[in-house]
This record gives sequence, C-alpha cells and structure tokens, in this order.
Amino acid sequence: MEEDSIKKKTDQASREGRKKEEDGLLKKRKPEKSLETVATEAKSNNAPSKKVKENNGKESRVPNRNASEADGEGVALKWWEKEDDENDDVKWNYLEHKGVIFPPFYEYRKFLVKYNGNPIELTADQEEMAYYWGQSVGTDWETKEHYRANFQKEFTKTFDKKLGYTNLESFDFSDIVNYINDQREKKKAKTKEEKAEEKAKKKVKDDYYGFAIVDNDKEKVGGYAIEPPTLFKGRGKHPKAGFMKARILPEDITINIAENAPIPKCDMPGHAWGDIVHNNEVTWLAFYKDDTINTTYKYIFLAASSKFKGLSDRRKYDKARRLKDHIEDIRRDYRKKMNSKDKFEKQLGTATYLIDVLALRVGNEKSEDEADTVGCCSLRKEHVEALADNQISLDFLGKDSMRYFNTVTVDPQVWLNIKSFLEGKEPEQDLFDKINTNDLNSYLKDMMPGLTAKVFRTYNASTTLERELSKKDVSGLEIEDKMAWYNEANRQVAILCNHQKTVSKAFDVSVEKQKAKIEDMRDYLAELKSHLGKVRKGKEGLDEGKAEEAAERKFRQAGYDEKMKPIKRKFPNDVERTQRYIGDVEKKIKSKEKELQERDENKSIALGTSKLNYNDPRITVRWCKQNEVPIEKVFPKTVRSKFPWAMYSDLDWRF
DNA sequence: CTAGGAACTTAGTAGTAGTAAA
DNA sequence: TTTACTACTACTAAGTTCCTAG
Repeated sequence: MEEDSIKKKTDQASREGRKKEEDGLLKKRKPEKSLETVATEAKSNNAPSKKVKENNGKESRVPNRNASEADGEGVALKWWEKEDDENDDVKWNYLEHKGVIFPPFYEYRKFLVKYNGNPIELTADQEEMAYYWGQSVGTDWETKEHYRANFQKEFTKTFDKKLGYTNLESFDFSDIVNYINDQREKKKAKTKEEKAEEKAKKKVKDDYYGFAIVDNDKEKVGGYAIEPPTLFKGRGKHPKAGFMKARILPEDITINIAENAPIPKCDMPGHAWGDIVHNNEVTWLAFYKDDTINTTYKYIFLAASSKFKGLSDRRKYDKARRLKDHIEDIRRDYRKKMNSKDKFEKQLGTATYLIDVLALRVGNEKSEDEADTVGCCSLRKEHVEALADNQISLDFLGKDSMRYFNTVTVDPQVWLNIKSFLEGKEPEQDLFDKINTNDLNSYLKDMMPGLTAKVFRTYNASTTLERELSKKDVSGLEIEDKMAWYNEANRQVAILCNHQKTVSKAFDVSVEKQKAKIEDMRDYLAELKSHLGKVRKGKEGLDEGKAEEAAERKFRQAGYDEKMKPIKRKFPNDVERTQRYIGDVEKKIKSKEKELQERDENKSIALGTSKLNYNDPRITVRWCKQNEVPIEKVFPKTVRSKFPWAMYSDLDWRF
C-alpha cells in the first residue's frame, strides 16, 4: 500500500505511455477489472458491488475503477495519461452520489440562565443561540467588540421588549458554559476504545457519503457535511460576525445527479430535497444558498484528488507556464502604458506592474456587509505612501484581513505615477480611480488568451520556487539539509504571496524553554572541557550527579517546572571518549540552534498555501528526483493525493 | 455598463493525530 | 510510558472570474 518511489512510477508511466502510442491505443481502452480491484471493492462496502434499488427505482451503477487511487493498483487508465482535449463544457455523462449529511438538531436542555441574577426562561431557540454564545466564551471571540455587539443585538431582540433584557453583560450563562466545558473535558478524557469506535463510525459514514460515481470512475467527495448552525465567525472586522448562521434543511439543498442515477436518500425524516437537477455542465454534486449572512453559495464538490479538480489544476499551471512566452511582451506593454498621457492607460499599466511585481490580488469591489479589505484595484490613498528614493510603502488588509505591509523600491515611473494618483485625494479615495478589475482583466485577455490577474500569482510563485531551488547544488548534502533548502525556497514564495499564520500563544514560552536547554548544553560542554583537562593530567574528573544537580537547580531558579530536565551528564574517564562527547554536544548545540532559528523565521509564515495552490508540483517532483529526496519528505499525504498527475514529470521538465 | 448570480479557487484556524524526546 | 510539540486535516470563510439580465 505504501507509495512506490517516484522513479519507479516514472518508468512505469513512460513505459505505458510509449506502449499506448505504439499500439495506437490512445483511445479509451476498455478497462478490465484486475484482481486487486475486485478484491478492494469486495473489501470496502462503499463500492456498490450489487445493484441496489433506490427510492426512484433507478439502479446504482458499478464503477469500473477507482479513480482516486494514485498508487497504480487496479487502475486501468488514468486521466492524466490521456490527452487533455480542453473541450469540456460537458463535465460528465453519468453522476451518482449519496447527497449530504445534516448536523443533529439542538437538544433543548432548559439550562439555568439568569438576567441580573434572576432566573429567566429561554425558549428552545433562544437557548440554542445562548449555547452558541457559550461556545465562544473563553475564546478570543468573546472579547471581540463587534462580535459581542452583534450577538447582543440579535439575541436580545428575541425577548419581549417589556422584559428589558438588553444587555449581554447582565446575562449569566454559567450553567451553559459549565456544561460545554464538561463536554470538552469528557471528549479529552475518551479512552482509546471509545476513540477507535468513533473512528469506525466515521469510516462507515465516509464509505457511504464519501464517494461519487462519475462516468466509470469512483471518485472521492469533498466535504459532504452541511455546516452546523453557529454564530458567524467572519475574519477581521466583519460587520456580520456574531450573527446567527442558519440551520440548513434538506429543502434548501439542490442535488445534481444524472437523470438515470438513483436519487440519494435524504437522511432527515419528514423532509425532502429542495430540488433535483441534472446539470452536466457543472462539477458540483449539491448546493445551497444561505441568505442569513449576506448571500453565500455553498457547494459540495469532489475532493482535490478527483479528476475534475486535478484536470483544472493542471490547466491552471499550464496556463501560468504559457505566460512565460508572453511575459516579456506584456511587461514591455504595461511599461509603455505607464508612460501614457492617458490616465486610464497610465493606471492600467501601473496596476498591472503592482500585480506582476508584488503579486497583489486583483482586488474586486466589496459590499458594505463585508470586512473592509482590499487588493490592487481597490487600494485607497490611505494604504499607499510614496517615500524617498523611488520607494513606496503599502499597508493594507488583504484577503482574510491579513495585513500586507511592505516597503519596496519601484520603477521610477511607477513611483511618479503613484505620487500623481495620490495627489489631491482624501485618504478613503481610490488610488486607481479610473480603472476596475474588469478593465484590468480585459486588458490581460487581449495580451494572452485566458490571461487574468490571478495567473500572475501562480506564475510568479512557481518561477520563484524554481529559481530559488536552483540557486544551490544540494546533491551532496544530507537529506535534512536538502529539505531545509526546499523549505527555504518555499518560504520565499510564501513571503512573496504574503501567506501568514498567527504565532501561536505557546510559541514564546516554548522558544524560551528551547533557549534554556541550549544554554544547559553549553554548560555541559564547558564541564566536559574542564573534565578533559583533568583527565589529561591524570586527575579525578567531574562528578556526574553533582553536575546534574547544579543544572537542575539552575532550571528551578529560572522558574521552570519539574518536567524540564537538564541534559544527562556523562564524564568518561578517558581522553578519547571525552573528546568524542565534546564533538557530539557541539554538534547537537549547532543543530538545536539551527532548528530554533528556523522556527523563528517560520513562525508567522504559512508554507502550505503556496505548496497547495501556487507552486507547480512538477517543479518539486523534478527537484526531488534530481536530488534523490523522497517526495513524501516535502509533500505530505494530502498534497500527494492532490497531485498524482505531477508525479511523472522527469529530470528535464521545466516550468 | 453595472450589479449581482453562479461556480470555482484560495485562505487561515482549530483541533486532533502522530511522533520525537525525555 | 508520558509529555511536548509538530504536522495534518477538517472546516468554513473569502477571494476571483465569468456570465447574464436589466
């Protein structure tokens, strides 16, 4: 079941590819079922090996193969081994799945809730809301002003005005909060057996809901669970954070299946799907619209490992690669525009420059009901400053309200343009007042078919990764150093794209501990050296117990608890071994320091986003092959399962 | 030509599972 | 074996893009 080495896969793939060409078998081969396939299907009851009658009398189809398996077992023909005809208005000819699963209803427990110290009665709906508030107590959400205010508004308006229950602070939800905390404790205290049992239950659900049949393939479904109602937790200062997110019922759901596929069973008694459609020009399996928090569309799609996702992902990267052939032209062109007398052109050129050079997002308009975040086209004067020496400073909240804060030297013409665009404007006025995202994308389309602003992020990310990786020949290095180098290149991409994560609360504490431990190792090193001197002179060496006691005392004085133990002391009574120990400890200190430094550099940078969405995986695969780094060292399981199509790229592949 | 509907990609966080260190 | 920390995954929010209707 373990994945083969990449090399083996490549050989196999190219062999098969060649064979097919020779045989003229590029056309769809009738897939034969291998023994393995049959065995797998028999083992997992997810594959409908018997024809099952569903409620509309249609029969479930038996998939020929499991398309989500990338390990080569029992798969007759994989989509990435076929030519991409690019023409896929029709996404499927057959689609069958089990629909979605709903969260349990709220259980009305009649908790004791007080207002100004007096017990009050809550209806089931009120209690449910209060319960969701209780879930926020003790988290950061509890103290967020807008979240509090919105919840207060929405919750208090459910009461009769005459009661005067208007103030969130005056409510006492401790009964609810205690219950929630109890439940959390219980969850933590679960035994191995209980956990295993839960896991088994989850697997049964996964086996049932987690797969769809698309044409002849069995495909993995993405998230099929309907989001439970709760208080909306929008990022940043979202105007609607703290409001109730509605409970979704089957009537809200539209199911998309083939006409001749069985209608999935609705798991909520007394309810029925809102609609059944047979739209084979889209890839979604189910969808609903939620109007409680603005208007949001939610979809059930296939998982990232599916053909639908993989094919469009590969197209995305290939489009970004195509940009390579146009980039010089485009850069020349937008620079020309930057110099134009026409203000529209001037802004178009300047904005394109920022998107290309700083990897900014295009920045569509947003409504009043969303968090105030911006991208390139929606930058306002207050976000931009023209400094001396052709430098500009950008400071704004981007997607997910992540701060983009950067001071860069730009092209002199860009600097002049920005300065002029800023002139005479109020802080809240748009930097680019003559253009919008539509103009920008139309311009890009003219320069290259299919080109849009986001392609630049993919292009620049992948280009950066490839360039950074090639800056050093790592072939002779230890595997850890190779990985460190890969991560360093990955880091450069993450910085370019401004992919951040919040530093965990425990981070500083754990860094302090690490430092103290390194300090302790240094002490030990000094002790070893002094011990060496003594042994050389034939004198009695240091005492291990005493040294450890002293180190222990030092830790306690610094306030560390009992669990924090100093490094084990060993003072051998011969020169040779002592010297070896010295070498060992020195090495250990160095590696720990390096580790610490890396942790610090990475503490607020998220590498995963670029790995999953921006870096053409074939760059990584090639680099790994070239440097004999097993792919699983840099691509965790989920990443590998997303990119089966990339595993075959060989040594001369270039982005 | 604009607003907003529809479909799809990209994003960070919380919590859990896995693993290394002690 | 326990603890401490890291790595992953699940979840769901927040973008982009394309399109259509008014």
